[in-house]
Amino acid sequence: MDDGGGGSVGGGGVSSLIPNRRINEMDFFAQKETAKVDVKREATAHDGLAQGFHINTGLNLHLASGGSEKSSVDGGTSPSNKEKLNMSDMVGLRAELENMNKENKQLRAMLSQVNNNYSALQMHVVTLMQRQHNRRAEISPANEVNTEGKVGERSRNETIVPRQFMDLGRASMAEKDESSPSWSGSRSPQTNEDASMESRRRKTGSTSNENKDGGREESPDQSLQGGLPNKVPKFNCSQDVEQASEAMSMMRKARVSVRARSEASMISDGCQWRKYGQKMAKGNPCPRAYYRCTMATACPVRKQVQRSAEDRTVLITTYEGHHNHPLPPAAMAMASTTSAAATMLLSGSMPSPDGIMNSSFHSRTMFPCSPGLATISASAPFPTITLDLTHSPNLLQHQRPNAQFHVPFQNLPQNFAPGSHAFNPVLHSQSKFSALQSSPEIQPPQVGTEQVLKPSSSSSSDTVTAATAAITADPNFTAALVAAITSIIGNVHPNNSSNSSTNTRSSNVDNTIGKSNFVDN
DNA sequence: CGCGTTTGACCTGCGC
DNA sequence: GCGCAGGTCAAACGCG
Repeated sequence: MDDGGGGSVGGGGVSSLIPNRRINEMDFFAQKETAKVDVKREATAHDGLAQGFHINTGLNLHLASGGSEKSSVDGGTSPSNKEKLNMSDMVGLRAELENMNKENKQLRAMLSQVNNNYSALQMHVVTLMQRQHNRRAEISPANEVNTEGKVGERSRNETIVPRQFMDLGRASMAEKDESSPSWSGSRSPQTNEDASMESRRRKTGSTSNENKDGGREESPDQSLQGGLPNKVPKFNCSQDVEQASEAMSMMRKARVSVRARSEASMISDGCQWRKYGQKMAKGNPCPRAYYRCTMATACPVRKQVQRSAEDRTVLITTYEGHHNHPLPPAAMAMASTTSAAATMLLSGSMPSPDGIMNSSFHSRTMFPCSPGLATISASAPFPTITLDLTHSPNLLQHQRPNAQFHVPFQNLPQNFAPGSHAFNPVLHSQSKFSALQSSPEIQPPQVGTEQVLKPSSSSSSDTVTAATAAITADPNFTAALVAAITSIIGNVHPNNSSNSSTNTRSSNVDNTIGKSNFVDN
Protein backbone atom coordinates (compact mmCIF):
# COMPACT_ATOMS: atom_id res chain seq x y z
CA MET A 1 0.00 0.00 0.00
CA ASP A 2 1.11 3.37 -0.78
CA ASP A 3 1.65 5.33 2.25
CA GLY A 4 2.49 8.50 0.57
CA GLY A 5 -0.09 9.24 2.77
CA GLY A 6 -2.82 11.51 3.14
CA GLY A 7 -1.63 14.93 2.48
CA SER A 8 0.85 14.27 -0.20
CA VAL A 9 -1.38 12.07 -2.20
CA GLY A 10 -4.31 14.29 -1.74
CA GLY A 11 -2.60 17.50 -2.54
CA GLY A 12 -0.76 16.11 -5.47
CA GLY A 13 -3.88 14.65 -6.85
CA VAL A 14 -5.77 17.82 -6.65
CA SER A 15 -3.11 19.99 -8.05
CA SER A 16 -2.49 17.61 -10.82
CA LEU A 17 -6.13 17.51 -11.58
CA ILE A 18 -6.63 21.13 -12.08
CA PRO A 19 -4.67 21.63 -15.25
CA ASN A 20 -6.13 18.54 -16.75
CA ARG A 21 -9.62 19.58 -16.02
CA ARG A 22 -9.35 22.75 -17.89
CA ILE A 23 -9.24 20.98 -21.14
CA ASN A 24 -12.66 19.58 -21.09
CA GLU A 25 -14.36 21.82 -18.69
CA MET A 26 -13.58 24.90 -20.58
CA ASP A 27 -16.64 24.71 -22.67
CA PHE A 28 -18.97 24.98 -19.79
CA PHE A 29 -17.12 27.75 -18.18
CA ALA A 30 -16.32 29.39 -21.39
CA GLN A 31 -19.96 29.94 -21.80
CA LYS A 32 -20.23 31.00 -18.27
CA GLU A 33 -17.32 33.30 -18.64
CA THR A 34 -18.64 34.89 -21.72
CA ALA A 35 -21.91 35.28 -20.03
CA LYS A 36 -20.15 36.87 -17.13
CA VAL A 37 -18.27 39.13 -19.42
CA ASP A 38 -21.45 40.11 -21.11
CA VAL A 39 -23.02 40.85 -17.84
CA LYS A 40 -20.01 42.83 -16.87
CA ARG A 41 -20.14 44.68 -20.09
CA GLU A 42 -23.72 45.41 -19.55
CA ALA A 43 -23.04 46.44 -16.05
CA THR A 44 -20.22 48.70 -17.00
CA ALA A 45 -22.20 50.03 -19.86
CA HIS A 46 -24.98 50.60 -17.51
CA ASP A 47 -22.71 52.32 -15.08
CA GLY A 48 -21.24 54.33 -17.81
CA LEU A 49 -24.66 55.27 -18.94
CA ALA A 50 -25.71 56.13 -15.52
CA GLN A 51 -22.64 58.20 -15.08
CA GLY A 52 -22.95 59.82 -18.38
CA PHE A 53 -26.56 60.35 -17.83
CA HIS A 54 -25.97 61.86 -14.52
CA ILE A 55 -23.23 64.08 -15.73
CA ASN A 56 -25.16 65.25 -18.71
CA THR A 57 -28.17 66.16 -16.78
CA GLY A 58 -26.33 67.58 -13.91
CA LEU A 59 -23.17 69.30 -14.85
CA ASN A 60 -23.29 69.25 -18.56
CA LEU A 61 -19.56 68.91 -18.63
CA HIS A 62 -18.54 65.76 -20.41
CA LEU A 63 -19.65 62.36 -21.37
CA ALA A 64 -17.80 59.23 -20.66
CA SER A 65 -15.45 59.20 -23.60
CA GLY A 66 -17.23 60.34 -26.65
CA GLY A 67 -18.93 62.99 -24.68
CA SER A 68 -15.78 64.86 -23.96
CA GLU A 69 -14.93 64.91 -27.59
CA LYS A 70 -18.29 66.29 -28.26
CA SER A 71 -17.91 68.94 -25.71
CA SER A 72 -14.58 69.92 -27.12
CA VAL A 73 -16.03 70.02 -30.56
CA ASP A 74 -18.94 71.91 -29.33
CA GLY A 75 -16.68 74.23 -27.55
CA GLY A 76 -18.00 77.37 -29.03
CA THR A 77 -21.54 76.32 -29.78
CA SER A 78 -24.49 77.86 -28.13
CA PRO A 79 -26.05 76.38 -25.04
CA SER A 80 -29.19 75.54 -26.98
CA ASN A 81 -27.25 73.31 -29.32
CA LYS A 82 -25.65 71.65 -26.35
CA GLU A 83 -29.01 71.04 -24.86
CA LYS A 84 -30.26 69.59 -28.11
CA LEU A 85 -27.34 67.24 -28.23
CA ASN A 86 -27.77 66.31 -24.64
CA MET A 87 -31.43 65.82 -25.14
CA SER A 88 -30.80 63.47 -28.02
CA ASP A 89 -28.26 61.66 -25.92
CA MET A 90 -30.70 61.46 -23.12
CA VAL A 91 -33.33 60.01 -25.36
CA GLY A 92 -30.94 57.37 -26.53
CA LEU A 93 -29.80 56.66 -23.05
CA ARG A 94 -33.32 56.41 -21.79
CA ALA A 95 -34.09 53.97 -24.54
CA GLU A 96 -31.12 51.91 -23.50
CA LEU A 97 -32.18 52.17 -19.93
CA GLU A 98 -35.58 50.89 -20.79
CA ASN A 99 -34.04 48.02 -22.66
CA MET A 100 -32.01 47.19 -19.65
CA ASN A 101 -35.02 47.34 -17.46
CA LYS A 102 -36.70 44.94 -19.80
CA GLU A 103 -33.73 42.65 -19.62
CA ASN A 104 -33.74 42.95 -15.92
CA LYS A 105 -37.36 41.96 -15.80
CA GLN A 106 -36.65 39.05 -18.08
CA LEU A 107 -33.83 37.94 -15.87
CA ARG A 108 -36.02 38.18 -12.85
CA ALA A 109 -38.65 36.18 -14.62
CA MET A 110 -36.04 33.58 -15.43
CA LEU A 111 -34.93 33.54 -11.86
CA SER A 112 -38.41 33.02 -10.60
CA GLN A 113 -38.84 30.36 -13.22
CA VAL A 114 -35.77 28.59 -11.93
CA ASN A 115 -37.09 28.88 -8.43
CA ASN A 116 -40.39 27.49 -9.52
CA ASN A 117 -38.69 24.65 -11.27
CA TYR A 118 -36.72 23.96 -8.18
CA SER A 119 -39.85 23.86 -6.11
CA ALA A 120 -41.48 21.63 -8.65
CA LEU A 121 -38.52 19.32 -8.55
CA GLN A 122 -38.70 19.26 -4.82
CA MET A 123 -42.31 18.32 -4.90
CA HIS A 124 -41.65 15.74 -7.52
CA VAL A 125 -38.90 14.16 -5.52
CA VAL A 126 -41.03 14.10 -2.45
CA THR A 127 -43.75 12.39 -4.36
CA LEU A 128 -41.32 9.88 -5.75
CA MET A 129 -39.90 9.26 -2.34
CA GLN A 130 -43.27 8.60 -0.91
CA ARG A 131 -44.24 6.34 -3.74
CA GLN A 132 -41.03 4.43 -3.47
CA HIS A 133 -41.44 4.12 0.19
CA ASN A 134 -44.91 2.78 -0.19
CA ARG A 135 -43.74 0.28 -2.72
CA ARG A 136 -40.86 -0.79 -0.60
CA ALA A 137 -43.09 -1.31 2.29
CA GLU A 138 -44.85 -3.90 0.21
CA ILE A 139 -41.85 -5.53 -1.31
CA SER A 140 -39.95 -8.09 0.61
CA PRO A 141 -36.64 -6.86 1.86
CA ALA A 142 -35.05 -9.76 0.09
CA ASN A 143 -34.24 -7.42 -2.70
CA GLU A 144 -32.16 -5.30 -0.52
CA VAL A 145 -28.50 -5.17 -1.09
CA ASN A 146 -25.53 -5.61 0.99
CA THR A 147 -23.97 -2.39 0.06
CA GLU A 148 -20.76 -2.66 1.83
CA GLY A 149 -20.39 -6.10 0.52
CA LYS A 150 -19.01 -7.35 3.72
CA VAL A 151 -19.50 -11.01 4.11
CA GLY A 152 -20.17 -10.68 7.73
CA GLU A 153 -23.02 -8.38 7.15
CA ARG A 154 -25.03 -10.72 5.10
CA SER A 155 -26.93 -11.92 8.02
CA ARG A 156 -28.01 -8.39 8.63
CA ASN A 157 -29.56 -8.17 5.27
CA GLU A 158 -31.91 -10.86 6.10
CA THR A 159 -33.55 -8.62 8.56
CA ILE A 160 -33.39 -5.43 6.70
CA VAL A 161 -36.33 -3.20 6.86
CA PRO A 162 -37.02 -0.45 4.44
CA ARG A 163 -36.37 2.81 5.97
CA GLN A 164 -38.90 5.44 5.90
CA PHE A 165 -38.06 8.54 4.05
CA MET A 166 -39.49 11.61 5.52
CA ASP A 167 -40.83 14.58 3.79
CA LEU A 168 -38.87 17.66 3.17
CA GLY A 169 -40.02 19.18 6.33
CA ARG A 170 -37.99 16.68 8.12
CA ALA A 171 -35.25 17.07 5.66
CA SER A 172 -35.14 20.70 6.39
CA MET A 173 -35.09 19.89 10.00
CA ALA A 174 -32.18 17.69 9.33
CA GLU A 175 -30.48 20.56 7.71
CA LYS A 176 -31.11 22.65 10.70
CA ASP A 177 -29.64 20.06 12.89
CA GLU A 178 -26.84 19.56 10.59
CA SER A 179 -25.90 23.10 10.84
CA SER A 180 -25.99 23.25 14.50
CA PRO A 181 -23.77 20.67 16.01
CA SER A 182 -22.86 19.19 12.68
CA TRP A 183 -23.92 15.78 11.75
CA SER A 184 -21.11 14.02 13.36
CA GLY A 185 -18.20 16.22 13.61
CA SER A 186 -18.44 18.52 16.51
CA ARG A 187 -19.74 16.16 19.00
CA SER A 188 -20.88 17.43 22.25
CA PRO A 189 -19.48 15.91 25.35
CA GLN A 190 -22.82 14.60 26.42
CA THR A 191 -22.69 11.82 23.91
CA ASN A 192 -21.55 8.52 25.20
CA GLU A 193 -18.57 8.50 23.01
CA ASP A 194 -17.41 11.85 24.00
CA ALA A 195 -18.16 11.31 27.58
CA SER A 196 -15.98 8.29 27.46
CA MET A 197 -13.34 10.14 25.57
CA GLU A 198 -13.49 12.88 28.07
CA SER A 199 -13.06 10.54 30.94
CA ARG A 200 -10.32 8.80 29.11
CA ARG A 201 -8.46 11.97 28.55
CA ARG A 202 -8.88 12.95 32.09
CA LYS A 203 -7.45 9.64 33.09
CA THR A 204 -4.52 9.87 30.82
CA GLY A 205 -4.15 13.51 31.53
CA SER A 206 -3.65 14.08 27.89
CA THR A 207 -4.09 17.71 27.23
CA SER A 208 -2.17 17.93 24.06
CA ASN A 209 -4.99 16.42 22.16
CA GLU A 210 -7.59 18.55 23.70
CA ASN A 211 -7.11 20.92 20.91
CA LYS A 212 -6.93 18.24 18.38
CA ASP A 213 -10.21 16.78 19.25
CA GLY A 214 -11.48 19.86 20.78
CA GLY A 215 -13.19 20.38 17.52
CA ARG A 216 -15.75 17.94 18.63
CA GLU A 217 -16.75 20.24 21.38
CA GLU A 218 -16.57 23.44 19.59
CA SER A 219 -19.54 25.63 19.42
CA PRO A 220 -22.12 24.51 16.97
CA ASP A 221 -21.97 27.59 14.89
CA GLN A 222 -18.44 26.80 14.03
CA SER A 223 -19.31 23.73 12.20
CA LEU A 224 -20.05 24.70 8.72
CA GLN A 225 -19.68 22.33 5.97
CA GLY A 226 -19.11 23.53 2.54
CA GLY A 227 -20.57 26.85 3.25
CA LEU A 228 -23.84 25.48 4.38
CA PRO A 229 -26.19 27.99 5.74
CA ASN A 230 -26.07 28.16 9.42
CA LYS A 231 -29.59 27.92 10.56
CA VAL A 232 -30.44 28.03 14.16
CA PRO A 233 -32.93 25.42 15.09
CA LYS A 234 -35.82 26.48 17.19
CA PHE A 235 -37.84 23.95 19.00
CA ASN A 236 -40.97 24.80 20.77
CA CYS A 237 -42.00 21.77 22.64
CA SER A 238 -40.37 19.03 24.55
CA GLN A 239 -41.10 16.55 21.83
CA ASP A 240 -39.25 18.67 19.42
CA VAL A 241 -36.41 18.91 21.81
CA GLU A 242 -36.26 15.18 22.14
CA GLN A 243 -36.41 14.74 18.44
CA ALA A 244 -33.83 17.36 17.99
CA SER A 245 -31.43 15.84 20.42
CA GLU A 246 -31.92 12.47 18.86
CA ALA A 247 -31.50 13.96 15.46
CA MET A 248 -28.43 15.79 16.55
CA SER A 249 -27.01 12.60 17.82
CA MET A 250 -27.75 11.02 14.47
CA MET A 251 -26.15 13.91 12.75
CA ARG A 252 -23.04 13.42 14.67
CA LYS A 253 -22.92 9.77 13.83
CA ALA A 254 -23.95 9.94 10.24
CA ARG A 255 -21.39 8.86 7.76
CA VAL A 256 -21.02 9.08 4.09
CA SER A 257 -19.22 6.30 2.44
CA VAL A 258 -17.83 6.72 -1.02
CA ARG A 259 -16.85 3.75 -3.04
CA ALA A 260 -14.54 4.49 -5.87
CA ARG A 261 -12.07 2.65 -7.96
CA SER A 262 -8.63 3.79 -7.25
CA GLU A 263 -5.19 2.37 -7.20
CA ALA A 264 -3.99 5.08 -4.96
CA SER A 265 -4.04 4.64 -1.25
CA MET A 266 -6.45 7.47 -0.85
CA ILE A 267 -8.73 9.44 -3.00
CA SER A 268 -8.11 13.11 -3.20
CA ASP A 269 -10.96 15.27 -2.11
CA GLY A 270 -9.29 18.60 -1.80
CA CYS A 271 -8.68 18.42 1.89
CA GLN A 272 -5.48 17.72 3.73
CA TRP A 273 -5.49 14.63 5.84
CA ARG A 274 -3.22 13.20 8.38
CA LYS A 275 -3.15 9.56 9.11
CA TYR A 276 -3.53 8.82 12.75
CA GLY A 277 -4.11 5.16 12.82
CA GLN A 278 -4.44 1.95 10.98
CA LYS A 279 -6.24 -1.16 11.89
CA MET A 280 -6.92 -4.51 10.49
CA ALA A 281 -10.62 -4.84 10.21
CA LYS A 282 -12.27 -8.13 10.61
CA GLY A 283 -13.29 -9.79 7.40
CA ASN A 284 -11.02 -7.69 5.29
CA PRO A 285 -7.40 -8.47 4.63
CA CYS A 286 -6.79 -4.88 3.76
CA PRO A 287 -6.07 -2.57 6.63
CA ARG A 288 -8.29 0.34 7.40
CA ALA A 289 -6.58 3.68 7.66
CA TYR A 290 -7.83 6.51 9.79
CA TYR A 291 -7.34 10.06 8.67
CA ARG A 292 -8.04 13.34 10.31
CA CYS A 293 -8.52 16.62 8.53
CA THR A 294 -5.56 18.87 9.10
CA MET A 295 -6.72 21.93 7.27
CA ALA A 296 -7.64 23.43 10.60
CA THR A 297 -6.27 22.59 13.98
CA ALA A 298 -9.55 21.57 15.48
CA CYS A 299 -11.32 20.24 12.46
CA PRO A 300 -13.36 17.29 13.61
CA VAL A 301 -13.68 15.66 10.25
CA ARG A 302 -12.29 12.20 9.97
CA LYS A 303 -12.30 9.65 7.33
CA GLN A 304 -11.58 6.00 7.03
CA VAL A 305 -10.05 4.51 3.98
CA GLN A 306 -10.18 0.86 3.25
CA ARG A 307 -10.08 -1.31 0.23
CA SER A 308 -12.99 -3.48 -0.51
CA ALA A 309 -12.52 -7.06 0.43
CA GLU A 310 -14.18 -8.31 -2.72
CA ASP A 311 -12.57 -5.97 -5.14
CA ARG A 312 -9.25 -4.59 -4.12
CA THR A 313 -9.48 -1.92 -6.72
CA VAL A 314 -12.38 -0.39 -4.93
CA LEU A 315 -11.48 2.11 -2.33
CA ILE A 316 -14.04 2.79 0.34
CA THR A 317 -13.73 6.17 1.92
CA THR A 318 -15.98 6.97 4.80
CA TYR A 319 -16.38 10.56 5.88
CA GLU A 320 -17.54 11.62 9.26
CA GLY A 321 -17.97 15.07 10.60
CA HIS A 322 -18.20 18.63 9.50
CA HIS A 323 -15.35 20.86 8.60
CA ASN A 324 -15.16 23.79 10.91
CA HIS A 325 -13.14 25.88 8.56
CA PRO A 326 -13.55 27.36 5.16
CA LEU A 327 -12.88 24.87 2.48
CA PRO A 328 -10.89 25.41 -0.63
CA PRO A 329 -12.89 25.17 -3.80
CA ALA A 330 -11.37 21.83 -4.42
CA ALA A 331 -12.77 20.50 -1.21
CA MET A 332 -16.11 22.17 -1.41
CA ALA A 333 -17.37 19.63 -3.83
CA MET A 334 -16.78 16.67 -1.67
CA ALA A 335 -17.92 18.49 1.39
CA SER A 336 -21.16 19.52 -0.16
CA THR A 337 -21.61 16.15 -1.70
CA THR A 338 -21.11 14.28 1.50
CA SER A 339 -23.09 16.85 3.32
CA ALA A 340 -25.92 16.48 0.90
CA ALA A 341 -25.75 12.77 1.16
CA ALA A 342 -25.71 12.95 4.90
CA THR A 343 -28.61 15.29 4.83
CA MET A 344 -30.46 12.91 2.63
CA LEU A 345 -29.58 10.08 4.85
CA LEU A 346 -30.62 11.91 7.92
CA SER A 347 -33.67 13.38 6.41
CA GLY A 348 -34.75 9.86 5.86
CA SER A 349 -33.57 8.68 9.18
CA MET A 350 -34.86 11.35 11.38
CA PRO A 351 -36.77 9.81 14.15
CA SER A 352 -40.42 9.95 13.62
CA PRO A 353 -42.67 10.89 16.46
CA ASP A 354 -43.58 7.30 16.97
CA GLY A 355 -40.07 6.10 16.91
CA ILE A 356 -39.94 4.45 13.56
CA MET A 357 -36.31 5.13 13.37
CA ASN A 358 -35.52 2.94 16.25
CA SER A 359 -37.38 0.04 14.88
CA SER A 360 -35.55 0.21 11.63
CA PHE A 361 -32.18 0.88 12.92
CA HIS A 362 -30.73 -2.18 11.39
CA SER A 363 -32.03 -1.32 8.07
CA ARG A 364 -30.59 -0.78 4.73
CA THR A 365 -32.48 1.06 2.15
CA MET A 366 -31.99 1.92 -1.40
CA PHE A 367 -32.29 5.49 -2.18
CA PRO A 368 -35.94 5.70 -2.89
CA CYS A 369 -35.93 8.22 -5.62
CA SER A 370 -33.22 6.44 -7.47
CA PRO A 371 -33.49 2.79 -6.82
CA GLY A 372 -30.15 1.20 -7.10
CA LEU A 373 -28.22 4.42 -7.15
CA ALA A 374 -27.58 5.00 -3.55
CA THR A 375 -27.65 2.85 -0.56
CA ILE A 376 -28.39 3.83 2.90
CA SER A 377 -27.25 1.62 5.63
CA ALA A 378 -28.58 2.32 9.01
CA SER A 379 -26.62 -0.44 10.54
CA ALA A 380 -25.92 0.59 14.03
CA PRO A 381 -24.21 2.44 15.38
CA PHE A 382 -23.78 4.80 12.49
CA PRO A 383 -26.25 5.40 9.75
CA THR A 384 -24.28 5.45 6.59
CA ILE A 385 -25.07 6.44 3.10
CA THR A 386 -22.96 4.83 0.46
CA LEU A 387 -22.24 6.62 -2.73
CA ASP A 388 -21.00 4.12 -5.17
CA LEU A 389 -18.78 5.60 -7.79
CA THR A 390 -17.72 2.30 -9.13
CA HIS A 391 -20.82 1.65 -11.12
CA SER A 392 -21.71 2.12 -14.69
CA PRO A 393 -18.86 4.25 -15.82
CA ASN A 394 -19.26 2.82 -19.23
CA LEU A 395 -22.88 3.51 -19.26
CA LEU A 396 -22.25 7.10 -18.60
CA GLN A 397 -19.35 7.26 -20.80
CA HIS A 398 -21.83 6.00 -23.27
CA GLN A 399 -24.15 8.75 -22.50
CA ARG A 400 -21.83 11.63 -22.71
CA PRO A 401 -18.16 10.99 -22.79
CA ASN A 402 -16.96 14.31 -23.95
CA ALA A 403 -18.76 17.01 -22.23
CA GLN A 404 -17.15 17.61 -18.93
CA PHE A 405 -18.05 20.45 -16.80
CA HIS A 406 -16.98 22.06 -13.66
CA VAL A 407 -19.50 20.35 -11.59
CA PRO A 408 -19.39 20.60 -7.88
CA PHE A 409 -18.24 17.07 -7.70
CA GLN A 410 -15.25 17.70 -9.76
CA ASN A 411 -13.06 17.52 -6.81
CA LEU A 412 -14.19 14.30 -5.61
CA PRO A 413 -11.46 11.87 -5.67
CA GLN A 414 -8.50 12.53 -7.77
CA ASN A 415 -9.78 9.72 -9.77
CA PHE A 416 -12.31 11.99 -11.23
CA ALA A 417 -9.90 13.72 -13.38
CA PRO A 418 -11.15 14.99 -16.62
CA GLY A 419 -11.29 12.45 -19.25
CA SER A 420 -11.85 9.73 -16.83
CA HIS A 421 -14.97 7.77 -17.08
CA ALA A 422 -15.54 8.35 -13.52
CA PHE A 423 -15.21 12.02 -13.80
CA ASN A 424 -17.90 12.29 -16.27
CA PRO A 425 -20.34 14.55 -14.53
CA VAL A 426 -23.16 12.42 -15.55
CA LEU A 427 -21.52 9.51 -14.08
CA HIS A 428 -20.69 11.57 -11.17
CA SER A 429 -24.07 12.81 -10.48
CA GLN A 430 -25.33 9.40 -11.03
CA SER A 431 -22.63 7.59 -9.31
CA LYS A 432 -22.92 9.86 -6.42
CA PHE A 433 -26.00 7.96 -5.77
CA SER A 434 -25.09 5.04 -7.73
CA ALA A 435 -25.10 1.89 -6.03
CA LEU A 436 -25.50 -1.49 -5.41
CA GLN A 437 -28.78 -2.10 -6.54
CA SER A 438 -30.31 -5.38 -6.55
CA SER A 439 -27.60 -7.89 -6.43
CA PRO A 440 -26.81 -9.16 -3.05
CA GLU A 441 -23.16 -8.73 -3.70
CA ILE A 442 -21.49 -5.70 -5.03
CA GLN A 443 -20.69 -6.42 -8.58
CA PRO A 444 -17.69 -4.58 -9.73
CA PRO A 445 -18.32 -3.06 -13.06
CA GLN A 446 -17.30 -5.29 -15.83
CA VAL A 447 -15.29 -3.16 -18.05
CA GLY A 448 -15.44 -4.18 -21.55
CA THR A 449 -17.87 -4.64 -24.29
CA GLU A 450 -20.36 -6.45 -22.24
CA GLN A 451 -21.00 -3.67 -19.89
CA VAL A 452 -20.78 -1.05 -22.49
CA LEU A 453 -23.45 -2.78 -24.39
CA LYS A 454 -25.41 -3.60 -21.36
CA PRO A 455 -25.76 -0.52 -19.32
CA SER A 456 -27.23 -0.88 -15.95
CA SER A 457 -30.88 -0.45 -15.44
CA SER A 458 -30.35 2.97 -14.07
CA SER A 459 -31.80 4.87 -16.90
CA SER A 460 -31.26 8.45 -17.66
CA SER A 461 -34.39 9.21 -15.77
CA ASP A 462 -32.80 7.64 -12.78
CA THR A 463 -29.88 9.88 -13.23
CA VAL A 464 -32.06 12.89 -13.31
CA THR A 465 -34.00 11.65 -10.40
CA ALA A 466 -30.87 11.12 -8.42
CA ALA A 467 -29.70 14.55 -9.24
CA THR A 468 -32.98 16.07 -8.29
CA ALA A 469 -32.79 14.20 -5.08
CA ALA A 470 -29.48 15.77 -4.51
CA ILE A 471 -30.99 19.11 -5.15
CA THR A 472 -33.68 18.46 -2.72
CA ALA A 473 -31.45 17.38 0.02
CA ASP A 474 -28.44 19.41 -0.68
CA PRO A 475 -28.27 22.60 1.26
CA ASN A 476 -25.78 23.74 -1.23
CA PHE A 477 -28.34 24.27 -3.84
CA THR A 478 -26.01 25.61 -6.43
CA ALA A 479 -23.82 22.60 -6.32
CA ALA A 480 -26.67 20.22 -6.60
CA LEU A 481 -28.32 22.25 -9.26
CA VAL A 482 -25.29 22.05 -11.43
CA ALA A 483 -25.28 18.34 -10.91
CA ALA A 484 -28.83 18.11 -12.05
CA ILE A 485 -28.23 20.27 -15.03
CA THR A 486 -25.22 18.28 -15.87
CA SER A 487 -27.15 15.11 -15.65
CA ILE A 488 -29.85 16.42 -17.86
CA ILE A 489 -27.38 17.66 -20.35
CA GLY A 490 -25.74 14.32 -20.24
CA ASN A 491 -28.94 12.63 -21.08
CA VAL A 492 -29.43 14.84 -24.00
CA HIS A 493 -26.28 13.63 -25.63
CA PRO A 494 -26.38 9.92 -25.54
CA ASN A 495 -24.63 7.43 -27.70
CA ASN A 496 -21.36 9.12 -27.92
CA SER A 497 -18.44 7.01 -28.61
CA SER A 498 -16.44 6.04 -25.65
CA ASN A 499 -13.18 6.45 -27.45
CA SER A 500 -12.77 10.08 -26.82
CA SER A 501 -13.06 9.77 -23.15
CA THR A 502 -10.78 6.84 -23.24
CA ASN A 503 -8.21 8.83 -25.03
CA THR A 504 -8.53 11.73 -22.74
CA ARG A 505 -8.32 9.56 -19.78
CA SER A 506 -5.32 7.77 -21.00
CA SER A 507 -3.48 11.01 -20.95
CA ASN A 508 -4.30 11.57 -17.39
CA VAL A 509 -1.82 9.96 -15.14
CA ASP A 510 -3.63 10.79 -12.00
CA ASN A 511 -6.81 9.28 -12.98
CA THR A 512 -6.53 6.18 -11.01
CA ILE A 513 -10.14 5.34 -11.21
CA GLY A 514 -10.10 5.67 -14.90
CA LYS A 515 -7.02 3.59 -15.08
CA SER A 516 -8.32 0.94 -12.90
CA ASN A 517 -11.58 0.97 -14.66
CA PHE A 518 -9.81 0.51 -17.83
CA VAL A 519 -7.52 -2.17 -16.74
CA ASP A 520 -9.47 -3.90 -14.23
CA ASN A 521 -11.60 -6.92 -14.72
C1' DC B 1 14.34 19.81 13.12
C1' DG B 2 9.68 19.62 11.92
C1' DC B 3 6.18 17.06 10.03
C1' DG B 4 3.86 12.97 8.83
C1' DT B 5 3.53 7.92 9.16
C1' DT B 6 3.83 3.61 11.59
C1' DT B 7 2.49 0.62 15.05
C1' DG B 8 1.67 -1.32 19.46
C1' DA B 9 -1.04 -0.23 23.38
C1' DC B 10 -5.05 1.33 25.32
C1' DC B 11 -10.00 2.32 25.83
C1' DT B 12 -14.79 1.52 24.94
C1' DG B 13 -18.90 -0.73 23.33
C1' DC B 14 -21.13 -4.81 22.41
C1' DG B 15 -22.35 -9.63 22.28
C1' DC B 16 -22.19 -13.92 24.57
C1' DG C 1 -17.42 -10.80 33.41
C1' DC C 2 -14.90 -11.90 29.39
C1' DG C 3 -13.44 -11.63 24.79
C1' DC C 4 -13.64 -9.37 20.46
C1' DA C 5 -13.59 -5.62 17.37
C1' DG C 6 -13.49 -0.79 16.36
C1' DG C 7 -11.41 3.44 17.23
C1' DT C 8 -7.82 6.39 19.12
C1' DC C 9 -3.48 7.66 21.23
C1' DA C 10 1.25 8.59 21.32
C1' DA C 11 6.05 7.21 21.16
C1' DA C 12 9.14 5.76 17.72
C1' DC C 13 10.63 6.25 13.32
C1' DG C 14 11.51 8.06 8.61
C1' DC C 15 11.94 11.65 5.38
C1' DG C 16 12.96 16.10 3.37
